[in-house]
Amino acid sequence: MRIGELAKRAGTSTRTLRYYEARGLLPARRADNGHRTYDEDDLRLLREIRTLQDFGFELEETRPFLECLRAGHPAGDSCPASLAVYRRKLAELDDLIGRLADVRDQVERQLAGAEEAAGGAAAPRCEMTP
Amino acid sequence: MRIGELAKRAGTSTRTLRYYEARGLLPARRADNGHRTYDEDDLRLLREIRTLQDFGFELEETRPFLECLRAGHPAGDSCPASLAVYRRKLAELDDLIGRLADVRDQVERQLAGAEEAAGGAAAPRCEMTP
DNA sequence: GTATGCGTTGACGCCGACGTCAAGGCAAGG
DNA sequence: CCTTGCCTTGACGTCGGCGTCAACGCATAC
Repeated sequence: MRIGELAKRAGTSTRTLRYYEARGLLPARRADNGHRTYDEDDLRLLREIRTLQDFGFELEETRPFLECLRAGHPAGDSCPASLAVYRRKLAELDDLIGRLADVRDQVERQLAGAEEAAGGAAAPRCEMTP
Repeated sequence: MRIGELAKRAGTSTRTLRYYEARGLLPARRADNGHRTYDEDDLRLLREIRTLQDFGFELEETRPFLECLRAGHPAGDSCPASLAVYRRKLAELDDLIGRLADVRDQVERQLAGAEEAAGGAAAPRCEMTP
């Protein structure tokens, strides 16, 4: 399988695959003419990357999962290093979500206050409009 | 007040102020020698920018608040355009937080499953270790 | 005079994950 | 022979919000 087919089957671009190779994430064998050659295992690895990327993992964070699969384990998260990434990500997510929730509440309060101020000045009557 | 003092009083950098000016957010008067000159109102505007930035607003999103203040309103969020930004941001935050929460749960489930698989294979006994 | 400290503009660097264009090679089909 | 279509490497562009030089000017203090 050449790069174009792999890209199509994984729903990504050839540029992306070359980028992954340059980053050492998904190295490719070469045919005699220099063309990159991939097999079904590469497709599996690529899908692992894409799945994790969809979860918001950085490329570097997917590396342990790939190494785990290459080591012959049934799943990318069958290795301690992968679990460590999961836990780190979980903590990051909790932290981020917590901060965003705080911001959300502050913005909501600001909005409520500003709406009240505007409504109170522009339409000081009660909202009993027929 | 010159750029250095304003930067110091707002806890930012001169580079940042020049950047804001280039973006048209915080234009500066000029002294005879070409030096930027700011007053207390500019400090107020700058603080408005910084506060919104801390909330995760993009620079462009702070513009309505600045225009509102420049128009003489008591607060940056006293104008409809600012309220619209608040509402948009609130919706964005809700959406983002929701998606992150989904991801968080998926990661947690993956982690739980992988931990169970690993624990079950490597230490299949119950955790009654003395 | 000169060292210090403020200011000025211009321009490149950074981060992440690629997109996009350039210039070329090689193979099959008409 | 020429086109089409796949591939190659290399290199610059993107986005946001600045950081970090570079090279210079002007002013005050010593």
